[in-house]
Amino acid sequence: MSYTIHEVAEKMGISTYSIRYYHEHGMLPFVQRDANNNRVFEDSDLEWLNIIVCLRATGMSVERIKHYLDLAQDGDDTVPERYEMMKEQQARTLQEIQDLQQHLATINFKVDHYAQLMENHEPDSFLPSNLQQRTAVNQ
Amino acid sequence: MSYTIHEVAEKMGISTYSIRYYHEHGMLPFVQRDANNNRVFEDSDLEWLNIIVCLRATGMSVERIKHYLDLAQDGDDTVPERYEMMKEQQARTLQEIQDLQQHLATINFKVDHYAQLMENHEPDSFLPSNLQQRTAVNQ
DNA sequence: ACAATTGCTTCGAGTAACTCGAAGGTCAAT
DNA sequence: ATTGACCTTCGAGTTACTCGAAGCAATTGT
Repeated sequence: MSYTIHEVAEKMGISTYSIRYYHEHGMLPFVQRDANNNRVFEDSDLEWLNIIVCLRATGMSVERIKHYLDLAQDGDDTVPERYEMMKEQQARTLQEIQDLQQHLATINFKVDHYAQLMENHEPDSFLPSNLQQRTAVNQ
Repeated sequence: MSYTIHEVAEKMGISTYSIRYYHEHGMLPFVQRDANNNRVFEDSDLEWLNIIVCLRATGMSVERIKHYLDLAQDGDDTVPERYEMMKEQQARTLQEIQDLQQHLATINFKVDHYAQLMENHEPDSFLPSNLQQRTAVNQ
C-alpha cells in the first residue's frame, strides 16, 4: 500500500510542510518518487515517520533524530548507543510529564478561581500582588 | 526583597535571555530599574514570571500570554475571557500529557527491546521493516 | 591609584523547526 | 481546450529564543 504526502500528513497528524522538511533533512531515506517526481510513501516509511513524530514530540532535536536513524541503518553495533539515547529520552519525557502535571495544577487553580469570581460577582482578590498595589486605579 | 536578572533566572530555571525577551515584549510591566539602568525584580514580578513560565511551558504563544496579562491589568470585566483562556489551556495541557504518555509507551518499548538485544547478543529483529528489506547488506 | 574583573546593559545577527506563497509541471474531467 | 486538483522546488517569513560584541558602572587586586 502506498500513500501521497497529503494522505500521510492526514494519517500522522502533521503538516505536509513538516514531512517535506524531514525528508529534505535525510530522515526518510527510503521514500520513493513516481514518474512525476511526486513522493511515494510505503507503510514502512510510515513506521519511520512514526518514530520521528514520537521523538520530536518528546523534545529530541531534528539533528539528534537524524543521528539515531543513521545509527539504525548502521546495524547492530550501534544498539548500545541507541539504547542510551532511548533511556535519555525516556527520562526526559517522564520529567516533562511531571512538569506538565505541576503546571496543570496551577492552571486548574486559576480556572477554579475565575469560576468562583464569576459565580459570586466578587472582585478579583487573587491577582499578583503588584497589580493590587500599583494599579489600584483599576479596582 | 529584590533580585537581579541572574538570580531570577536561577530561581525560575530559565535563561536571562528569555527574561529580557519577555520584558522587552511587555510581559513584565512592573519591573523597575536601578540607578545603573539594571533591571530590579520584586517578588511580585516573580509571580508574574511564574505565570508566564507556566503558560509558555504548556504551549501558549507569547502573544496570547501578553493578551492574558493585559486582560489581568484591565480589571474584573475581563474575568470571563481569562476564564475561557484558562479552560482552553487546561484542555490543551491534559491532551498534551496524554500524548506524551502515549509516546512514552513507544519509547519504553524501544528501551526494553534494546535491553533484550544487548542481553542476548541477538541481531535486531524489530527494525522498521524496510531496513531489513532494503539494507539487508547490513545484517 | 589604577587596572582588571564582574555583571549588567542594548543592539543586531543567528538558530531551529517549521510555515507559507509563488511559480510551475502533470493529469483527469468538463 | 481549459479548468482544477495535486504535486513539485525555492526562497522568504515566523516564533521564541540564543548569543556575541561593545559599552558602562561598581568592586577587587596590586
